[in-house]
Amino acid sequence: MAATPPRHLSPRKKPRQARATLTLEAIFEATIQVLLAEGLHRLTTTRVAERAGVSVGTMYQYFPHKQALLYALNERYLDTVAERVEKACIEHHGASTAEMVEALVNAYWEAKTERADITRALYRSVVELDNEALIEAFSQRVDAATSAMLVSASDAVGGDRRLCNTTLLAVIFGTVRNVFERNLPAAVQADIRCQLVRMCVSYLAAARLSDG
Amino acid sequence: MAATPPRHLSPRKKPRQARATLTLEAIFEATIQVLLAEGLHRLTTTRVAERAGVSVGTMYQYFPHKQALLYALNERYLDTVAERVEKACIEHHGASTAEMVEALVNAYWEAKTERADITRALYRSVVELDNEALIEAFSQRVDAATSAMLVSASDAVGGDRRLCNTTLLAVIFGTVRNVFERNLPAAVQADIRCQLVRMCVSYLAAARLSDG
DNA sequence: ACCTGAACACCGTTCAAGT
DNA sequence: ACCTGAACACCGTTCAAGT
Repeated sequence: MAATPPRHLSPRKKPRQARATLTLEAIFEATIQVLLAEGLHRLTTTRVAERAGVSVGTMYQYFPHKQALLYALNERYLDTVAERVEKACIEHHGASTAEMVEALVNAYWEAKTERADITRALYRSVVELDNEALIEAFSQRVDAATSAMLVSASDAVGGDRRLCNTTLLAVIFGTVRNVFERNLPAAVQADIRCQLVRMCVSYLAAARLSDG
Repeated sequence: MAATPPRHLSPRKKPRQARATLTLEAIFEATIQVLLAEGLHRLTTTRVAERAGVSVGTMYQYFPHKQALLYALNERYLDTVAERVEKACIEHHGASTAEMVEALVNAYWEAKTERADITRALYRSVVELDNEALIEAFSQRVDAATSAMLVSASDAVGGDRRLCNTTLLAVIFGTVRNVFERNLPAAVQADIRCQLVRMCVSYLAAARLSDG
């Protein structure tokens, strides 16, 4: 469950009738389409409304301002990413740390890659306001999932477990973003992904050794 | 030396008289001030011009549009970061890979931390347009510096050197950004920084072993 | 309960006129 | 060579009026 967003970013009201739900869905879909087709600086409330087949006024019934729309869009997106990571984590309870790390990197990377265009567009869309709250909620949710997985490892993690886990996530999230932002060729992306797994694995192995 | 930016992002003209140089400097300074004091969405051409003590028209003599201004600002900033990293690299030629990695992480991290407020503001300011070109130029410049350093290591790097170097940089750049974006408490930042060094060191050690 | 769209304040950008 | 600022097109947001 995602944390409730800060008040000034939360939707104005929830749809109570079926047509309203459809409207909201159309607005989200339109936002993605405009974002992909025209880019962030051409993402206009009017354009979104037009593409969604509603009037601007309607949009403002659901979102107090444009940023809240982008915020909600990112929230939904991160929700699906978090879900997939959580699933992968649960599936690997009791495995070796090496298997876990590989599963984690793969789940996160693939969730991002599946719709690479959307991923890139959204990375850029969170520009202003408390995207910090959004990212923090996501980070903590994933942190919980990976922590639970790692304590169940057949080969225990040494050292400070919390710190180790936080570091792993910061490195993985950061590296993936860097690779996406630079839009590196697919072959290089695959190489780096593979190296990232090796890096995390050797980090965990080293932590184990230095612990004894 | 930084690569020339794409034409649509490059300044319109260079200052030829002393007062023009001052004007340009005032515009840059004003941009940073407005960015820090008011945030990106209140960064207005009029506001910048006003703070710089010039008219809007003047700004448009030097920059074809607002994004070009932000682009130039980021370019200058990355320039100083790259310089500091290059310096650190040169100073550690011939050292051990462990020392090199530590020096690299420290140099980059400290360059970013010194003016953490500016760093965060600029991370958010590069929203649209070809920031890709900017980041690529920076990445390649640093890549050259670290490559040269690593081949001089007293303990050689094993495996694919190019890939290893690229991975190292993607991980370091990405992790630092993640930590800044989340604005984690200083203590946690320091911890992660330390772990990041350990992680890179164990990665290089593992690469060396698997090579034999 | 939900939707509309004209109206308003503001922002990016231009250009004729100035020194 | 450099600077000015009124003018224009467009965008975010509101609100009285509609179903």
